[in-house]
Amino acid sequence: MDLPNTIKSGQAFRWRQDGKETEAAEAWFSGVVFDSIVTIRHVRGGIEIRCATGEAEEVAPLLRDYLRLNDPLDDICRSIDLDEHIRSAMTRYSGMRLLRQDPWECLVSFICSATSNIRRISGNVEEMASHFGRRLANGGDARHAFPRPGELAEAGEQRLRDLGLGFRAKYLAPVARMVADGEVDLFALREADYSDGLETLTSLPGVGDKVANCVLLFSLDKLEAFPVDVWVRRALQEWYDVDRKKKLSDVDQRRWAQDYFGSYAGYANQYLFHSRRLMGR
DNA sequence: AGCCAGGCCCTCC
DNA sequence: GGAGGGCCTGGC
Repeated sequence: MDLPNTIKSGQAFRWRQDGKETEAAEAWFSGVVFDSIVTIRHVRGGIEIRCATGEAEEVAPLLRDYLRLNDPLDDICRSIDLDEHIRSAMTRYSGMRLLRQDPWECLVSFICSATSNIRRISGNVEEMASHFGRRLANGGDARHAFPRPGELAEAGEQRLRDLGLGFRAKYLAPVARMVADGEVDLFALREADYSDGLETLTSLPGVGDKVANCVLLFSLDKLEAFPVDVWVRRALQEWYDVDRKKKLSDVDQRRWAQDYFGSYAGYANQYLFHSRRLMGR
């Protein structure tokens, strides 16, 4: 398990590394999951947990689920080990895993990701939590639960704009209202298949193919999902020459990759994304 | 100072 | 059906 790269690979936005001075490999990370403030680090042979709120014994199995520790990573990596580029990325970030996040928080986070960046997304998400989420006791270092759909719906577009969310607020407000009213059942999509989930999610305002695939991959157990963003697009063009003949749309590039990598295309996506993004440009 | 960011949507052709 | 422009705000 590579905890630092898993936490810092742009899937989730509420984790903070405690004490930047220590090496990332041994660093503590604190986040808010399952309405608990949780601090974790990688230790030899496992994950060490400190629980500021709630019982560690209760959180441990949830965290195991969240970190997807039951995914057969060796088998998965073998199944997508199809060429030198993905192999190189898997070698460099060996042990990096997908997360299994809360679908609602994941949906909101990736609606916020449009023409943004990880730093700003994290700030937006944290601002929404601190303004509209329930305060979680933790002495001086207060953190807040991620706001429920109803809490965000009640906040409304203007107050979301006031937090600096920009045009994303005009999508977030109606989506929050729809989820709060039960027009869409995000958790039910865990039982649905990929294409049904994709259709449902892309029917929401502000949710296109890319954002929907992020939500499907990072929270709804659809490991064949393959979000195509600018970094993945660069990886596909530079390393796989996907565009060589005619220009392929993002959706066609996504379909190409899903066909090429197969049922664990989402893991391939994560390695390609992380690897290409850290190369910069 | 101006351009561009981890997209989406709408308008035109 | 797809190319092009607009959208908020912040950072370089």
